[in-house]
Amino acid sequence: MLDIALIREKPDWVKEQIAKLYDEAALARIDKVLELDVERRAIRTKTETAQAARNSLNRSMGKLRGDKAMDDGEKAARAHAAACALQRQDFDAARALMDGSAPVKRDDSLQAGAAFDDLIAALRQIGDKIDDGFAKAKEIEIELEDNMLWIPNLPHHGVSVHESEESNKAHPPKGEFREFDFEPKPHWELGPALGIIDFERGVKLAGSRFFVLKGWGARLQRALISFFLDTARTKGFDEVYLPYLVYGDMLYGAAQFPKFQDTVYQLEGEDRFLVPTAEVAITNLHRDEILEEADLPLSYVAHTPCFRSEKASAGRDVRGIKRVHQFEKVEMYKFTTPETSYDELETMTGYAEDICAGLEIPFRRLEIVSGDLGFSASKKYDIEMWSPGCAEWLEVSSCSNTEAFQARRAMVRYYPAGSRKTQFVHTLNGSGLATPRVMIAIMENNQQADGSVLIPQVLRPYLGAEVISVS
RNA sequence: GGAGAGGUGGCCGAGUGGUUUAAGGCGAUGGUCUUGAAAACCAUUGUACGGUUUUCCGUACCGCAGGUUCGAAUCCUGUCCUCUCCGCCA
Repeated sequence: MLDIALIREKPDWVKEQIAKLYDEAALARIDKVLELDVERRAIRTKTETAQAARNSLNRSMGKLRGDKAMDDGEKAARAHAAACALQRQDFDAARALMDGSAPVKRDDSLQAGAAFDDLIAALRQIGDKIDDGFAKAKEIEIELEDNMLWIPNLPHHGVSVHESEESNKAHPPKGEFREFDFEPKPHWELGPALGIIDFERGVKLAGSRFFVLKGWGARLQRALISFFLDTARTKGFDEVYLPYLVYGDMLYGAAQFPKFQDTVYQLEGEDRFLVPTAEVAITNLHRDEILEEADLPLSYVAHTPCFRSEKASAGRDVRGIKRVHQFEKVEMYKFTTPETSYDELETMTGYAEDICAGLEIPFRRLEIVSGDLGFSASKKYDIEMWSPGCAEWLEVSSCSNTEAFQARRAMVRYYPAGSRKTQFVHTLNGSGLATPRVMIAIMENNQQADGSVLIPQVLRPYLGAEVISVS
């Protein structure tokens, strides 16, 4: 979520930034937000002033009722006079009459009960008005909040401005492209032939876009996960094991909701969802907490399955395991100060590249342009591995700095050193890495003419094999 | 899954409808005293929003959401979580 104060103070600048995203709907929401914000503050100020008057009158009422030193005749007189003052909207006079600080003329013809009934009726009228005010304010605030939740993050000034992913800037590839003396096969042929991927049985169990890994396939995935986790751990990330189900609020906190509501699986009749990425859980680890600057940066790494319904991608990448409903991913995540977050983004992206290099698969880094940043990133790099069988670059990692966009939603703050004024942390996420596409790249890059697959050196200790061949 | 008991500030804990501050303690920070420290004493103490501007003032927050009431930490309903016991279970 953006800072409402920023939108209020620099509306034109914010709109310029949003314009870089080529998101017309978001632009319109900024105007709506500005309008609602003015309305909201006007009604709040007015209603809160009235509430202050009522609170004070009610305290005086308590005092009048409970004053044991005052006899009933005087109480009746004061109640009556205060009710009259309230009819004239003279709150100060009413308060003074009730709390005993103003003189009152006794009138013994008054019934205490009736006088108090009048006073209560007068107070109720004030209360009704306040209730209306708060109800209206709440209505406006809900609408304001809804608009804020749909506004994407602003791009970092260093991000180049283009509309679509075709303009993403690719850095020169690293690693060696292999020259094949035969036609390289796609993984959806290699996997079943080796007996390590079983598409049919995956579909039988759970439907399309589900698959089964068997034997060396299952073990290869497990080896990759261990390798990824160990690599991140040596870079200083704390390994965490997380729930694979989270509350809806966590998805709002990580800025998945409301925009991507239909990409996640929900448990029937429950406010619980299967995580689409570990990022959702880690973002909320320190939800509603105020950290100390000395604790930052906090670096976490977690392996979780990721569940994605992929409704929006129906018909795309239907062959193989490139786009599936359930896959394994190791996620790196950092909570940092605003001053260091962009340096940390470079370092973290470097770690993702190190993993690719370690696996000896050709890869490249993409600098993502403004129009392709997605909803919550201020700046983003993708890492792609080359897959000769499908003849395409496969996205195996995505590293983003969301600045305070997620932190503001999840309320993750810190005290800067020597200060007691809270600030939002910056949060960064980066895959390191996701398994299915890495397995694709390994199979397709390392396939031999006889259909066997050589295992990268770094994985051999994890897998306990140098080659996977037809058994 | 069933029954019961609970949820109050950074922590412990009092508070069962009002009589202007959520008592008290611990911790933390600052100060006095001291050669220094400890002890003692004094003071301060959260978050958000709004109005002011360098100081205040107001509103909200006692798990969360509703409700009753002139007035709710306190009463009612729902919900989440924790603990105890029972059942089931890797």
